[in-house]
Amino acid sequence: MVADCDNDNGVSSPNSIVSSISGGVAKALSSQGSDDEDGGEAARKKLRLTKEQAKVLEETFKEHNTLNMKRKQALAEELNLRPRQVEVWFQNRRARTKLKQTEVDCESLKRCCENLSEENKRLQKEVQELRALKLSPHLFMHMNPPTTLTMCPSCELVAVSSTSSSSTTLHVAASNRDPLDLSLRQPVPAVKPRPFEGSIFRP
DNA sequence: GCAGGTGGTGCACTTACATCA
DNA sequence: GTTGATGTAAGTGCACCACCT
Repeated sequence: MVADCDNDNGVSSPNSIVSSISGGVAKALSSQGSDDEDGGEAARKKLRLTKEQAKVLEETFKEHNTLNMKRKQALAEELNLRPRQVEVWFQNRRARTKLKQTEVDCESLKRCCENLSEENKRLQKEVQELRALKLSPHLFMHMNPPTTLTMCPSCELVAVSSTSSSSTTLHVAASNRDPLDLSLRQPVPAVKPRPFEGSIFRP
């Protein structure tokens, strides 16, 4: 964690490590992939950013999560880092943001799935009960109508079937149907898939 | 206007290291 | 002191875009 890396141990000093291993990391940073000149002993050392550096980077990131040349240069100078380090920090920060958002989305989808499963169970149970009642007409005559909410699939109006005389707001077309004949019902329009744009829950 | 080369940038994936329990 | 888990700085490769010739 960045927050944990204090500069007390001196490890995070922006130039201490990098300058001491200038033949290794610094070279790799300035010219990627050309580490064949250092004899291969260039152990990659990690520079931990100080709290202050991380704070400034974080604030800048909040303003704008990408960098242009000018901003990168300015930040690098301000924080006593190399522009490449600022660039890498922003890349990793964007990756972390995306990962976090993906986790949030995943949790939301999980909850949504659970809710739908519950609803499905409930509806299946209701169908079973209605089927049973239909098979016993003498019971059917004395039953109270279901008190559950019913939604018209075509217009999504919700009716509360609270009285035995009428199912108040249900449409005639719907009421003439066998309520158990699911084949007559309009299919729920499929949700059109769209390209992933970071978060599907984002406004 | 079009094709090909080049440099810059972002992203996904990975590695290496620091830190902590 | 050792070890495994975790966080993160940095490396690598690819795709895309803008610009130039």
